[in-house]
Amino acid sequence: MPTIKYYLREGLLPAGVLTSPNQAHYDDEHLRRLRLVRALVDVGGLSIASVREVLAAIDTRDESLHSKLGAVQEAISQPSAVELDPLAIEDVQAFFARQGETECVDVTGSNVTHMLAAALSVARSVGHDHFRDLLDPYLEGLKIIAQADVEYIAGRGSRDDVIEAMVVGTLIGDAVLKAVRRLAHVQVSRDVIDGRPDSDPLN
Amino acid sequence: MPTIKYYLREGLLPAGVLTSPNQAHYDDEHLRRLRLVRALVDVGGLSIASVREVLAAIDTRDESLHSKLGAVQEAISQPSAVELDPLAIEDVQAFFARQGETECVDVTGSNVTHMLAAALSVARSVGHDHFRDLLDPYLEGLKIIAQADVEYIAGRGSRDDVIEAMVVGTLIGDAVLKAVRRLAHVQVSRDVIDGRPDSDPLN
DNA sequence: GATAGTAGAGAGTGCCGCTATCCATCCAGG
DNA sequence: CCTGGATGGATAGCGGCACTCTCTACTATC
Repeated sequence: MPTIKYYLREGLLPAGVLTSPNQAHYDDEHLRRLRLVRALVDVGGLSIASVREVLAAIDTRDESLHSKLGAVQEAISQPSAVELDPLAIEDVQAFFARQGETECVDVTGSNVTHMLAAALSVARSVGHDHFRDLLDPYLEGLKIIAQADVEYIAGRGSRDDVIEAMVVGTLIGDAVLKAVRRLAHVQVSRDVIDGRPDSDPLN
Repeated sequence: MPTIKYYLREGLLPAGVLTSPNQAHYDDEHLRRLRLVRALVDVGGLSIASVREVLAAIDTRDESLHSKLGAVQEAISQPSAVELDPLAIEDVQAFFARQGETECVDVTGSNVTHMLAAALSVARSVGHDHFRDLLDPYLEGLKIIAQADVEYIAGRGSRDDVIEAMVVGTLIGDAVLKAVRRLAHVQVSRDVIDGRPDSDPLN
């Protein structure tokens, strides 16, 4: 309960309707918002500041859903202090060019692209210069996943539901992806082992 | 530089070879290890304690690569304090049964499955009871990704390289996946928009 | 009227990831 | 041989963050 008061103070939850100077009323919308905040913190691992950004993006009324999704993604991708390797930046730009994305040439202009460049920079720093080769197969698999995401979101009714489904699908989805990826690794590596038991590179 | 001393104290880096009581020698292996630690912290967002677990898994000599990968995945999936929804646990068990994974019936026995159940529990708590329907398409996409991962790892030479590629591929891969997923969303939602411009659910 | 409960706000707490200080020692330059 | 700067090792301190505690003013209830 003190945590709720803290969230109220931090502006993560709207103030209740004051029925008297020391009595406020909270409705279902407050509870829903509280659960969303807990979801972002517990599963998404977001900081309070990031949660505030996400909520601000949700509550902005005059934006398309597309830009809302972008804002959410920006908020959940806090930039790290990694210095970017110019070669990694080139890798990202080449990847975008390959995918026909011309608008994202400025890698540092977005937290998401910055995060991608940072990840590839760190990969290079530990000697994995060719990690970029994984970008295309990753995108291929993620297209299937994104297809499911879009269908899931489109199945929502009201606009508010769509927005929340977007946030949930993005953030909880990331956590689910991490976990399911483990299962996929197990399955694929088992297939590889079954396929060529004598030249097993994984055991 | 003080940070390195701190890591030494925390046991994340092995002590250098003392050439004299106050002079230690550090070789390339130390530098490599340091960069790995920074990679885990900066990109993976791991805590120092988790990094210690990952390194312990790497340094354990008498395990198969398969169990090493499992140990790494366990270390990077720190369990949250979310209480699990029994229905979400059932969802996870049904998913595993569907995929022929019989060994993971104990959901709380592994950080990874616990994380998956926690994510689905939180999804349920915000009203997304059918988020579990995404598990199968997620796995389908992740199999493609895991295929690329395994090929990438198998292309490594020495056993140490394979181990490090596993860690890098898992942890940096998660970060890359998060970023690339955004691009996939953009592409897929644009395809949807192009396909049926009048019933656009995303704008 | 006594009691219990609430809103609101400020201060305090505990943990975590460093960072700064201290001292004994050692090595290099003169 | 002497001195200044650097190093290893250990201890203590700091700053940020996510709460949590406490205090006051007030009111609704018994």
